[in-house]
Amino acid sequence: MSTELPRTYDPSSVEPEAYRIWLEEKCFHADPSAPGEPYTIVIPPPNVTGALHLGHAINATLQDILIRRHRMRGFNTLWVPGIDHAGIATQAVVEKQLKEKENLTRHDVRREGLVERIWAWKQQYADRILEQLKRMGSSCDWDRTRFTLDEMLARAVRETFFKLFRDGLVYRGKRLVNWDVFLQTSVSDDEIYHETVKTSLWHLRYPIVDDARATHMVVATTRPETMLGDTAVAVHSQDPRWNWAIGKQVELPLTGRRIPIIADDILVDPKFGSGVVKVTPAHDPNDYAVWQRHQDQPDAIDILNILTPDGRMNENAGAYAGLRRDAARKKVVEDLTAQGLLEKEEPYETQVGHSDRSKTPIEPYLSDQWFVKMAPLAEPALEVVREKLIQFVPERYAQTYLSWLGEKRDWPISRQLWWGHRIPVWSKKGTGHESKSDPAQSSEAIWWQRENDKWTARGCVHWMLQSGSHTGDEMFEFISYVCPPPAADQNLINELEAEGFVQDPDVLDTWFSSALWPHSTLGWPEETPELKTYYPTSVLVTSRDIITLWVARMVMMGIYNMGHGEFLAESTEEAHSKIANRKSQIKTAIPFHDVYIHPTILDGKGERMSKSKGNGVDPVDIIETHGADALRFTLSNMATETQDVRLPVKMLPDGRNTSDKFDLGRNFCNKLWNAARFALGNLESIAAEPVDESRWTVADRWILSRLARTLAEADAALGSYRFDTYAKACYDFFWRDLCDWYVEAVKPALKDPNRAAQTANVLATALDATLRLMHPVIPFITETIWWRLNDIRPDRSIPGKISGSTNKRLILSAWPTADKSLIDEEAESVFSRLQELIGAIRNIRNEYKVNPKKSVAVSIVAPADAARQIEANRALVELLAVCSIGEIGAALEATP
RNA sequence: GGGCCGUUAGCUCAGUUGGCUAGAGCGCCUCCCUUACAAGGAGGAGGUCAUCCGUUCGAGCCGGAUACGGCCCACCA
Repeated sequence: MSTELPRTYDPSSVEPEAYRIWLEEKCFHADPSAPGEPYTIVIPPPNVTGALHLGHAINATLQDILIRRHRMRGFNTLWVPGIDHAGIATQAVVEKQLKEKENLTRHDVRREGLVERIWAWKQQYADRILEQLKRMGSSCDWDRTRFTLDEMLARAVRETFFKLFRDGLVYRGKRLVNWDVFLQTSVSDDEIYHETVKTSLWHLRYPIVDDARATHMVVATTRPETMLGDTAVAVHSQDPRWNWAIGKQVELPLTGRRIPIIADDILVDPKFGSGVVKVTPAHDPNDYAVWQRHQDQPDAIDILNILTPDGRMNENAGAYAGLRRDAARKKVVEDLTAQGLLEKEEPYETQVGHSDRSKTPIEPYLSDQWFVKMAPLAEPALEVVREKLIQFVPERYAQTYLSWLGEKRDWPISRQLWWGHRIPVWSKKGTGHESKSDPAQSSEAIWWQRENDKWTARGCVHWMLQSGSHTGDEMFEFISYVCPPPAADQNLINELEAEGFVQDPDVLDTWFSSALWPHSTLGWPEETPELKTYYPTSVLVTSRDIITLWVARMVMMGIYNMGHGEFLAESTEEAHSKIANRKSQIKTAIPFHDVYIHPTILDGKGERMSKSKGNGVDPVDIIETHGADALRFTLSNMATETQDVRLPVKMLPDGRNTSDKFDLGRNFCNKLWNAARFALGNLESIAAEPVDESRWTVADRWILSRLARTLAEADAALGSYRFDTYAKACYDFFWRDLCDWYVEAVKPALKDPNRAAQTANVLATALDATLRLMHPVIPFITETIWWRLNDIRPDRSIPGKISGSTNKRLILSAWPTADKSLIDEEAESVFSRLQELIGAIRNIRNEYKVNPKKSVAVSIVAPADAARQIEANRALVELLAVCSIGEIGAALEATP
């Protein structure tokens, strides 16, 4: 056949060529000065920890569908690709590899050595990830590929940190953090999972000092070693068993320390256990809260850290110093038993927090960390979602966002890691007579000024550190913290360091830089043309597990940076009125208008595919067995509103994965390929002739009517992010209507010189519109067929009915639109009755197992109007039901 | 413990505001390699829509309860 298309669709012979041409002709490249309303998506940057899996594939596919469709609709379209350095996760992976391959720790290779190795890892996986995205057909603007550690983004980070510091929104606090003793870093609440552990509940006796009413109190604990850090025991103020003891003391066993008995009605539930709770502020979040509550009260208690950063007992643990946690626990229990102070030990099950990264139990640990004050940032971020300036799809996910952000918990941003944005703060110890601030309140004083258009800042926060007390007027030791302005030159830093200031060794939480992603990737803080044109972005496409970690923080930081800090609000009312008064301004500050949450891809066992679990399936495996279009079509078809998609996979002998699920898409593409072969072959041999609508048959009018409806349905589906509905509409129209019925119905006409040209016109139009319609989801195959269609039949429009510009490349051609006049109720009704009739005849034939090629004689009895329609389409029925119709009898009345 | 979601054919999932005989793909059965396509064509079997109660002329859909599964959040010394 002269169309040269092979019988079976072979994606591997088509995909690389199409992609090469798109790249070569810069079809993905965005120009800020180009006409058209902007349409922007920034990719959720995949972690550089490893290769992408099918969860990323669905994410990328859906974004590409949106981008390609808008590009075809004439929008000025930009899709920004990029990768996240994923601080803790990546460092953990590389450290693990270091340990396994070379038996070295990070301390052996030092900071520079480790960072160097991580960069090498990054290079390898970044390339792999970008290659995976390309293989999937992603039409990203690769000239604008970003990495969260790029200099461009580093500038945004420094700028943001400085502004937060200046505005008093970032502060240094001694806080109880989740400490990963293996990685020796703090871990956020979100990076912890809980595991049920079988342990014991130990009941300990604390002797009461100097009171005849009782000899001792009993406290229960699952972590007996923490008793070394107890600074109080608490009872409920209304508990008659113990409230008489409030204000007295107990003697803490093993240490001999005397600690107060205090009342705390929040911590203590008098109905639970003995009604007495040991208080270890430095090593338990609830106890820490007790310490805070009692800070400025007459019954203020101490706080005592007993751990070293690597998880051993420190000097405050006296005789136990140097022991690891488990050893200390054992010895404490032994010693208490020896002294008769262990009341009992009972088996107990409890949930223990583990670090997601190192899989080791976390310790609540008191350490110095940087925090971002959430309330003023969170209030406007909450308000824009309440006011639906940012719309979640499906809507229910707004609740996740609102309830999490509503807690306004301060955000710990420092990480004791080497991989990431170094915290831009220099510090120096000093002494003075005044207590400049109260560390518990973590207030700060920052001094900075502008000279000759340059920041010459000497920001400082004073901390007293003197021997546990901060009430007298002795000499205070404090630390000055300086955050140089982001535009500071090296001179200022040299100056600082000459004065003895030292840069903070920690790095920022990885989410700090990804929170800036929508504007930092466009060049902020520079007022670049990209930022002006493409911000705010149109939609964020992501999965639901990072609504809190990422989405909420992007909204906060977007509003803060792009709204120039003008929407900061201490209260809900303030946020509400600020936003109500400046609607148009807030609309330019928010990072996106829609947040579309797509389904989670699960493996065959129902577990979420994830890099850390290692159960991910490489999309390239699927591309190699089924083709990229098949992958995309299937994923789009699975993107339903119900959230989880289970995807059983099986392993091929060579270790790659595949799944029968993708047969759906592969078969679909093969069908399209063959339908195109058929259509193109006919179009090539039939001379073109102007469209004459008066010669359209019922079948012609029916297929165009179905086309018009399908286009409307696809528009509605994609407009509401129903990718499954879009895919199904494509499937049904193309396969069921066009191939099964129209093409079969029209075969004789294509061979009839009198009818061939008009039929070819309709066929060409239908193919043309189908390719446009399906291009966003199956771009490779549609583009390839398009080229041939252009060669064979350059003009295939039906003026006034089906419109849209035609480019040499489908990717740059117009999204199809159909005039309403194409919708033909009568043709649809007649045709569907014929379909029913044909179906009925086929059914009977099959029941009698008649050979499909053998024609049968049929006589029909039908109501008069139906009989007339059948008579008028006798040839069609005979063709499709393989029969010859003898008599068509008109029934006296319509049968129901 | 709080919140959200789910439970529809053997499997994976649709089912829009309650309304003809509840759908699709895969799998299964029968016939067919008909010059676009066997990765295909034609036909078929298969579902008391998790359970119970209620609202309604009418419920897969609305309300309540229960069971099971999943996710998120908070975790009681």
